[in-house]
Amino acid sequence: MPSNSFADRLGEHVVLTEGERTALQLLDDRERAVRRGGALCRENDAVADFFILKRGMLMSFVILNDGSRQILRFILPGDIVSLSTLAYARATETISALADSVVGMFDRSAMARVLRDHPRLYAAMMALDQVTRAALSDRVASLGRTSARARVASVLLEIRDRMRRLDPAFPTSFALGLTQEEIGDATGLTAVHVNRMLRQLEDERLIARAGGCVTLIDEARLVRAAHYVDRMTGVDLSWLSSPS
Amino acid sequence: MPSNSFADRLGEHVVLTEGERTALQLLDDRERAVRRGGALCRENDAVADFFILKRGMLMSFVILNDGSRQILRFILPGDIVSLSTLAYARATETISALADSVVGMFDRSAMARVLRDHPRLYAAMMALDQVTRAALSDRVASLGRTSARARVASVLLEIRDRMRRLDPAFPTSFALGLTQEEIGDATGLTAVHVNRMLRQLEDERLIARAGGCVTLIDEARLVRAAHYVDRMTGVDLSWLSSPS
DNA sequence: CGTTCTGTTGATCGAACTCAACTAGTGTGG
DNA sequence: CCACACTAGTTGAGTTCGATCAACAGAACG
Repeated sequence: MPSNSFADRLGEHVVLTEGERTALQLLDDRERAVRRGGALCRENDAVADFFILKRGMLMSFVILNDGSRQILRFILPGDIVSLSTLAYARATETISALADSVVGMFDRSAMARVLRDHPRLYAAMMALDQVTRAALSDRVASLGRTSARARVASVLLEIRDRMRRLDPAFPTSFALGLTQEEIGDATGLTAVHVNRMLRQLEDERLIARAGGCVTLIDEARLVRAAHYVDRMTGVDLSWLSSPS
Repeated sequence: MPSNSFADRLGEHVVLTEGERTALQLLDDRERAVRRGGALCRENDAVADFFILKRGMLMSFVILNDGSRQILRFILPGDIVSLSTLAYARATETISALADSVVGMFDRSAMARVLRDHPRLYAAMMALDQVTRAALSDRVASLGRTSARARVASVLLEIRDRMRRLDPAFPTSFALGLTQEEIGDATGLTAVHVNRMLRQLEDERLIARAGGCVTLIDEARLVRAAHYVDRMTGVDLSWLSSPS
């Protein structure tokens, strides 16, 4: 059984009390479905909600004035989507669905209740958010200082690693769920060049491709080529367990 | 009097109680000075502390295996430096000083005390951290989808805006405090090309330069050229003030 | 007073972009 | 049921932006 709820994710790092567990279950009191291509919210929308992805896959991106798109992150089940709502009344990014998806929703008052009734849980949620920040930092380094080949490789590795963490049985050969244009918008490349880089990785026997599926053949070399770091490994929330 | 403490920064967005104010004053119980060029902590160091910059200027960066450096953010007085300590026992970035600096320090147990005794304050700290995340997102978009000229312009604007927020009297003509190599490491460019872009911006009468000082001549055009967004404008923590 | 650091400029190179053409799959509506 | 449109992927040719290499000037510094 794949673990794809936020509670399970948290549970990997801190031992949750029964009360915390039920609080999490009651947290996202509403649900919303989004079709592939649909938007959950748009940049600059007035947004007062937080979302947790339950099923499917989302992405967040911004559109620049020249019309080009930069994908900021991919959002997988168990991820909290819109923590920027903590500081902004309007969305700083557009969230849209890469696959048919379902999100759980809750508002700021629900967040305030968690803070009041389960401060340790609140702290754990904020702490885990640092993981996405670390991933965002990695993306900055990737865009600023690595080659197109490395950037494409790192997207492949990121998706695979995060999927496998949700489901240890996630296969070595898998459908990315991204078009080459989407990979390009995440890596700051054109779709055409993404295509060439995929071909190159294939020619180098680092990956194989067949019918829309990718296989990571030589993972060790791929990790080196991509300068990839898995940011979930290394998480340590043990300080939250000490008596407060 | 420039406002450069974290308490003042928070105070711009939420009304702090007397108790919260004193808690903040007592928070960073230790101080540490770092000379220009010195490191506060290195990537992968075991770090259990949080830092708040009191005076000076820091940067955070990572070094890739090929030796190239990517600067992730510039840290100005009042910024909390190392919130990744919330989730990681080891530093994910190197922090070093761009100018002679002084930081206040506190550890995880102090953070836990804030959470216990002043949960609203804790929430405000976490919320404000979303601003740096938004800035990091902007940097991703900048690196992925804008020209060298735009990226250099956006560094100029960012430094100026953040300095002016600390000190409304911050002059239009100012010393950046960054070498061209540092600008390059922040923007994913070489020092040589940064130089050319500065010259181009100068030729276009968007900026002027004299003796290490920069003047932003045509700010409106510069903002457009850089696709720049000031992420402090738009912050809304009002939901924290409602009765919890 | 050499040495190192930072900035500047020119010449050349190469990685990634642009434009264009073509294929294959997938609807979809007449 | 098929013609047509539309999307995603693929490949080639030519272009461009930014990198690399190199040389030099001025400032800072021990």
